Amino acid sequence: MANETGSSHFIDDIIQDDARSGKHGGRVATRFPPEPNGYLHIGHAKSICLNFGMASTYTGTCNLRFDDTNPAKEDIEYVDSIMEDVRWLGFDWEQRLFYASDYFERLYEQAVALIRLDKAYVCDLTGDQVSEFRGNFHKPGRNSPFRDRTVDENLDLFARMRVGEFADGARTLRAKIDMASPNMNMRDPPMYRIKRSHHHRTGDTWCIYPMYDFAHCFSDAFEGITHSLCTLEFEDHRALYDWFLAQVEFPHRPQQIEFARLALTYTVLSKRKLLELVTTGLVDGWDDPRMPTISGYRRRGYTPESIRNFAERIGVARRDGLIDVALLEHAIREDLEPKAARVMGVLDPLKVVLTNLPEGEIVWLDAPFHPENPEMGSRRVPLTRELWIEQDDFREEPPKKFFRLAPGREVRLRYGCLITCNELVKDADGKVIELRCTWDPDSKGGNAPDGRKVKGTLHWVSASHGVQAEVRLYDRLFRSENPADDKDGGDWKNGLNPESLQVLPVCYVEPSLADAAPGGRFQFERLGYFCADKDARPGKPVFNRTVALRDSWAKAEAKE
RNA sequence: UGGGGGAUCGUUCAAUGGUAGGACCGCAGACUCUGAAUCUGCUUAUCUAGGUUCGAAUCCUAGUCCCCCAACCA
Repeated sequence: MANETGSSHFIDDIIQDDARSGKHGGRVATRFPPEPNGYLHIGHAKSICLNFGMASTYTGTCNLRFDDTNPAKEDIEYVDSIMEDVRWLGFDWEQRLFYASDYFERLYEQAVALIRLDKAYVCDLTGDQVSEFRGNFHKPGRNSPFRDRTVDENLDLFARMRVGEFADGARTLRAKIDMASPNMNMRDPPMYRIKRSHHHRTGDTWCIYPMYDFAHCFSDAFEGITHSLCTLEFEDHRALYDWFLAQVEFPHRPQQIEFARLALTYTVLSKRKLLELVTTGLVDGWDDPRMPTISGYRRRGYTPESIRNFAERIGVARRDGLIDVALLEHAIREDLEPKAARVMGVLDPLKVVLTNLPEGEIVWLDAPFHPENPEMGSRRVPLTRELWIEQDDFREEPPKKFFRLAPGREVRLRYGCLITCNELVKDADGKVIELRCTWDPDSKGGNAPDGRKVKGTLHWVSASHGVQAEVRLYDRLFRSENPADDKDGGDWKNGLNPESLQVLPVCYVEPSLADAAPGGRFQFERLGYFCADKDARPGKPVFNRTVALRDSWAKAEAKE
């Protein structure tokens, strides 16, 4: 099925062919199978959009299944956050919420069945011994001395493993395949290990837990999954996936298909590393707006639509790539451009005094929330004698092509009026701390009746009516384009960008923003898109900069 | 010295033997009460070498480079 760009990807092609040819009875059933050992990130979003997307395109189903087979690393907090994030992204698993742990009893039965077939055995080798017996890429493995135990003996031992007769790690149940296989995954892989660990759902019912390879293929089969989509590193596991299901001649055979995981410039998407950032306090939790987690992007102000569009555009392929984070930024700008209300806020204030506007006088001006969409309405903005403008919008000695305010220059205040800068006030160090200007009352609203043009339009906030706000600016978390590629062997955390967070404690925003609800998204005109943060307190809103507007002036000036 | 994958503009995804195209980025211009948005234009690619073919990114042969695999993790 072609997407909006008119092309389909290889998984789409496969599923389409299967649906047409009647394979799997023409059914399409996918699943998103996260392990609840961390928060979801943008890489998971790619997988979620793929799995739920394919199901929706071919009127099939997509299950949410927690792959919770390793209680030592998993937690209910992660389960909850994952459900919240998938829902927020806009997907619905309806009644199909599953857990691999739901299948522990059935999986146990499958394991017993494998033992009966003499395809699995209980092995007493220690971890070190197992790895020694496994051999390596160039050397075949050797059979475990316990490989030839009888079926009865294996049945007995496995049952005793389950009831807790043996110490953690003392034995494993292993598949009996081929210790000489060139595919390391086929060298009698462990199916169960003994591990006394409290499980967030099954509690202490079990002291043996199934391994991924064994649990995953059967979980897919139990659920009638038709297309089991996973990332490239599981390619070598496909042989094992198929082997398990083939042994018991399971009536339903899901097909595993691998695709390249997402990699993004200037970010890490390894759960281990993200966890480390959180636990070491290098970031402020999983939802720190600098984190590439779904919750981080949400708090940063990204929309579900923008992330879905991003996932659509990056496509699905089998080669490893590194997506430019600029594409994600483009996706959020594109989504917010028509939606976000335009408002004014000054991040780095410079005082302007309109000498011909008497103190106490208020000129109320009407300003649309979106100049291209009148349906969004408008608000009244007060113009008063004292104002704040952006430091950046004034230069005592303006460079070429600088359209903004400078001594003697006239500019427009957005939706306000034309003002002319007459006089500078400096502090003892010679720093300009105030501009004394005059406004042209005839230009009220923004245009002069005589038709004269000004090149610059500035955003501004009334000093007497403006609301003090904290604004947080974010930059990329890592300095290098590919922080995961730490070839020099150093600590990957050395690549962190020390300037990824900049807090501006004293900014001024227009009065309409005083009570902005957390999560509210705005465009601060000429600056960027901002999102009201939950840290706001009454009378003191906090805004996160989602993404800056493109700034061709800054670019041009930097080139000089 | 093993096995499994992959190589197309700067990046990414297409083209499924028949004009190498889109998106992002970049550059230039138009427009503009946001130096935004929008619009227009431009630059740049088939890993290498042979072969098959009227015709090859696509098929064949031989290389080269890159990624993954030796957790009782997933």
